[in-house]
Amino acid sequence: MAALAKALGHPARIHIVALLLEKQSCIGCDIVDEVGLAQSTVSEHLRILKAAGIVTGEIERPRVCYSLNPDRLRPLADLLSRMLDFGGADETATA
Amino acid sequence: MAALAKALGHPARIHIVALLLEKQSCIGCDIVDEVGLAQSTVSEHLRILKAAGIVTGEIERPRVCYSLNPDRLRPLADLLSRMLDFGGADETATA
DNA sequence: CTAGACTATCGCTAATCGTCGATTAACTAT
DNA sequence: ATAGTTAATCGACGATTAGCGATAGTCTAG
Repeated sequence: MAALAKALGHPARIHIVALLLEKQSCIGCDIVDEVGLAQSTVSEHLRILKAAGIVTGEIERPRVCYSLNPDRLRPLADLLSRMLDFGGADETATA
Repeated sequence: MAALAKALGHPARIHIVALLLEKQSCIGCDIVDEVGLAQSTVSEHLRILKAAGIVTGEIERPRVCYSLNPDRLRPLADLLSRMLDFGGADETATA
């Protein structure tokens, strides 16, 4: 659980996830271009996200096609929404 | 955004948040007892959570009464639920 | 005034993280 | 077989984090 949050706890990783969310389909090395860091650094971030189960990489030689794997972050999303509930806030948010 | 996730990216901090969620009302030094770390360490974790706006501390001399402040983590909760949507999963989860 | 309870802050150390360039690996095309 | 493209891995570096004990501050109780 903490591991999930930790994996998301870096601007570059949030950037990547947002990118994947926006493009819907998977992307290859364009991610490197987008985030503006060295290829090895991006690869490392991707590795961390994959290790946390947040993204998956499908190999399409010589590229790799990344996409989101939402299942894994259910527990975290759940905690978050319970926390939103806590405040008595109207949680129309989930839409 | 990443800062929020980062603040939650530690087991002790998740523990504290879960505790606050469970007890509903605020707690004092019981947190130290619960998480089983040194007082100074817990104080530091609390400081981090406060800095991220996730918890608030109300001073009740000589105690401090902590509670959750869900408002701040709306953006993160939002991203998470958008990611859950992504997979085409049925998001009856938020309940 | 003294002692007690609770929290915050200050060094300090060990461990982890983020970043990079360089290298290696795997496949495609010539 | 050679060159090109893309990803992953390695080794190194500085920066940040996590943990602790010790100390200081602020109130209450005696």
